[in-house]
Amino acid sequence: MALSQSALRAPSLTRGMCSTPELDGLVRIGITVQATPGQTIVLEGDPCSHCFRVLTGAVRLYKATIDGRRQLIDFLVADDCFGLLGAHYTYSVEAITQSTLIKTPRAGLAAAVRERPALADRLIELAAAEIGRAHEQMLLLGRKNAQEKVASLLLELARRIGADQARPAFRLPISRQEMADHLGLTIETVSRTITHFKEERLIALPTPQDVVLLHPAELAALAEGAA
Amino acid sequence: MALSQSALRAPSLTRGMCSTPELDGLVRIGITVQATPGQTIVLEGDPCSHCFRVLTGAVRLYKATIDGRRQLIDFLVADDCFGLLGAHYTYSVEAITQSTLIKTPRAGLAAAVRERPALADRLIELAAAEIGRAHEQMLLLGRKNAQEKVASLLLELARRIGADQARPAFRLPISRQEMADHLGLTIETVSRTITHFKEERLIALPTPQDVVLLHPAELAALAEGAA
DNA sequence: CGAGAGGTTGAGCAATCTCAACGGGGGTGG
DNA sequence: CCACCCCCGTTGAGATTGCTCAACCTCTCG
Repeated sequence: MALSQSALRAPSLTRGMCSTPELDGLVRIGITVQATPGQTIVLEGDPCSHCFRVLTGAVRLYKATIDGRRQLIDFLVADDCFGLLGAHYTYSVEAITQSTLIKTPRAGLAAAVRERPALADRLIELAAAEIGRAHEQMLLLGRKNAQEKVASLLLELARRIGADQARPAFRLPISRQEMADHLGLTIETVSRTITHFKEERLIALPTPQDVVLLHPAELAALAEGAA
Repeated sequence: MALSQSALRAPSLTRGMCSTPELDGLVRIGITVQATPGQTIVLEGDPCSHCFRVLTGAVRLYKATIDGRRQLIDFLVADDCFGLLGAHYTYSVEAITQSTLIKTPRAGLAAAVRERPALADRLIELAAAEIGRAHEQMLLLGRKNAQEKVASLLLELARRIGADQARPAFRLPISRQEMADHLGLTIETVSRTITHFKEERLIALPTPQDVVLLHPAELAALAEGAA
């Protein structure tokens, strides 16, 4: 209750990394729901009555203009959560792949937070991380060009998937369209930019979905605008 | 302590509306600092050792690329706070006008939160509002054109300043350059767009800093992409 | 084999940026 | 008091980035 009051149209928290046992335990209790690709899970503006944790699959968080332009806010995979914060969802959520989620009433979360103050600290930490990512994305959307945007995304995806120096190959979890909607570009520009990176030997593309980072440092420099 | 731990490079909370008496009281205790226009108050990446409340004047929060492109994250005026959340500042803060701020050690905030759980709820509310605004700005930056961006900003500024149907005139608190850096545009494009709105009789401009909203509804439709 | 989805590529176009010049207002110093 | 300067905003012309529209390719699935 304390969580959901006031704050009109406040948002719902995303991206879990919910390693704190308490929070993990909490969002593991609830109804298991299935979602097929493209299926809407929550709608922007709806009262945030439940919080969710992704168990399997992947979902996308997005906002849209009335004429259908999309801005992808975030992608969530296993263990990531949304709907933890705010009185209303500030974005819609759709399944990307076949997904399983745990759905828990927000009242339950609020009660647990009242009982265990450590949970509140954990929520605040998650919110802080969320805000940091949002600000980073604002810099990307407002001030980076197409190359810098795509390079940033490839590195971020590699990082989240666990690719590194030793294993520089990874599978893109999202389509070109989703990349475009995340970066504020068109699908064609994303495709051309990736092709350009391939031609420059910055990456290899065994298949359109499989990326090998050949020169991560150069790509990182590009992502920061140092090129 | 509980607040500032873990969460590497997590951000600091902004924009107050700190109406809860507890939080208000808290951030009122501390050292008063003065800042002259353009003066840097905190630097992106620094450990978030203090939180601040603006008493008078106005400050800007921004991130920058290494080659100097700026993205303004937010503007703060009297009663707004920053540095409440996260282990490091995720943005730099500069004074826009001559400003007075209250500076409080984060350790004090953390202690107060431990003592009064209601404070944690308040922090979470503020974080939720912050995240909601950030997501809205991501849609603006990623998917709106220049007209939609400028219309959105004018309406947002009017709203925050308290202009309305009855008193549709207000003074712009920020320069064209700051608008541009907030919207991901150039100063010239902002200027041209405002001129265009004036020519279309959507607004009047008694002086370059004074805006009168002649047709707020049309402007709002424009801001949402319904035109 | 045909259809559809996702991705790539090309050509032309439009929105926005870049570079440059200009104007007004306010302060400052002669 | 006036000349000068600087800051901010405006305007113009041309360059450029990324978008639009369209075709085509590959793979999968039925």
